[in-house]
Amino acid sequence: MSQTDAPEKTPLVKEIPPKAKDLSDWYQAVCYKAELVSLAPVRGCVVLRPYGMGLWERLQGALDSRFKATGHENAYFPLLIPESLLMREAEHVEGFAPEVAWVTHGGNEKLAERLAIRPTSEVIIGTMYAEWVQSYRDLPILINQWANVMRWEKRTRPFLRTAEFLWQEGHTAHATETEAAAEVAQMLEVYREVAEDICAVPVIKGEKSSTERFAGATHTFSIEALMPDGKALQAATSHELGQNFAKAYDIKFAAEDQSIRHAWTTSWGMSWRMLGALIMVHGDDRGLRIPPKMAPIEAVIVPIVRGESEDVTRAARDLFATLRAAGIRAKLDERDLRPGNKFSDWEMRGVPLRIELGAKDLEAGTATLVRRDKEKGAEGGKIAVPLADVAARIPGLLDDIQTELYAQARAFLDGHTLSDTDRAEFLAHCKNRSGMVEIAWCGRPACEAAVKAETSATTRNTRPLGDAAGPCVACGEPATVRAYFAQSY
RNA sequence: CGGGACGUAGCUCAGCUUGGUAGAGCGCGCGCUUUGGGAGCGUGAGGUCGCAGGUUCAAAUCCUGUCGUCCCGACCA
Repeated sequence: MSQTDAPEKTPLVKEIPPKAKDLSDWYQAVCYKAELVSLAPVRGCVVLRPYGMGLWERLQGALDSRFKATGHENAYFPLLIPESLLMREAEHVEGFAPEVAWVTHGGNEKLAERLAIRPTSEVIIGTMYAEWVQSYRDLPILINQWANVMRWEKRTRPFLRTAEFLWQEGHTAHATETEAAAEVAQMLEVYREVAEDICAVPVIKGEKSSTERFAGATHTFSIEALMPDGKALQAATSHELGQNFAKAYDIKFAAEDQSIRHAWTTSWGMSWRMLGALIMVHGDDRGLRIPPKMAPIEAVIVPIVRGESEDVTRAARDLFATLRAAGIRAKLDERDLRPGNKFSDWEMRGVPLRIELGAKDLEAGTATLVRRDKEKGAEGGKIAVPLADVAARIPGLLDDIQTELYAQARAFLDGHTLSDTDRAEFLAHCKNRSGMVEIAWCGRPACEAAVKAETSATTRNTRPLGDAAGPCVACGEPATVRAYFAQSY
């Protein structure tokens, strides 16, 4: 387009517009062209296609194994919630009412009572817990459910905010507040670990301000990731519900001292929104870059077949079998396409490692391994590896790629986490979407509202003040916490 | 929900101002030549112009409504 600058390079993947030009355009192109999702003929809903499902399954696996390891079990509760049940916890109702979808008819008959399609399941699960809990001996209850939920959102985007979405929701009940608080902290740490160690998305862990708190919770904690446009994305939450829900839904138990007490409950969730974070954080102008631990396909073999040569095909199939036997999530691409098409296709899909195998390689007894995290032509981007060593080399390379992607994302977050001491600078950063702006803060809703009105930024979460007492950078009142401000998705 | 834009082939879009037989590129099928970064030539298929009304002899084009998508805000545990 530009006539004065150096001629633009032909993009390696032509379906994807430049990421830096318009993140939203880029994001949607990646989601659709890489066949993660399709828009469905239902407002605000997407179809999760096989490759997108593959990503979700990786995330599920990472979370589920950790839930099990921390003593949780899976269960499943109904999709529909009777209206009268939903109404019992006042704050909860008020928080969710505007986005609840309702079932009003069964067949042709109007229902006596409307049924809510669950926007979250505290209500129905709490009701069941009330039935199941009699004694302190019945506690704790540590249950997770994998489910879909529905929230009638005004504006939707694939993964980040859809009317129906997939998530997991953990719901636990405990005899004491201390135990509940420990549970909430434990699960928040599980989320941090999965975000950072599996998705390679660095996050900021902290407590939500009172205005950002879950409807009906006493404390809400979150992990917050930073997107390339400087907006924050809440990637998971973990809530202390105090005894609010236990009181509303009558979860009572006889304690050891024979007193009747209300349980302390928690809930915590991560959704497919995490995939949206992963896509935005790691993707580039060629499309997705999937961290190996999340990749449905870790390595794709592209045989470069010329004419009638059977040797390459046979060698590629042998290598494929070897990789599979070694436990590598490998794919052999024998489609009748030219190599260049396959290269860009798999790059767009973010497969971490490409293995090129052609006549030249066979002659040399090697395969050519190409890292997706490297730019084309970059040092170490292409590696010739003796055929017999390929399977053994891959795990190390995948580790390197995982580490590299995390390091790049970490550098971005660190480079865009700003600590400001000056009010004017603080407000400017908030307004300009410079990243996470970390300040001493008074914690008052009025102060947060004022900052929001002026800059569109709010607190994403907060951490303890430490020894550094002093004034709130935003308003000058005494600070009570350190807060991360940013505009958010 | 307020402001704006858009909806035409699988994809990206032109055509609409000034109504008159539906277009391009890419993709797709077939044939041949090709194949280490998105091939070439030939040939073929593919669209009730989002949907519903209205105006008109005639509507992709003008009008109204509606649904959907995107952008900016508001909202969003």
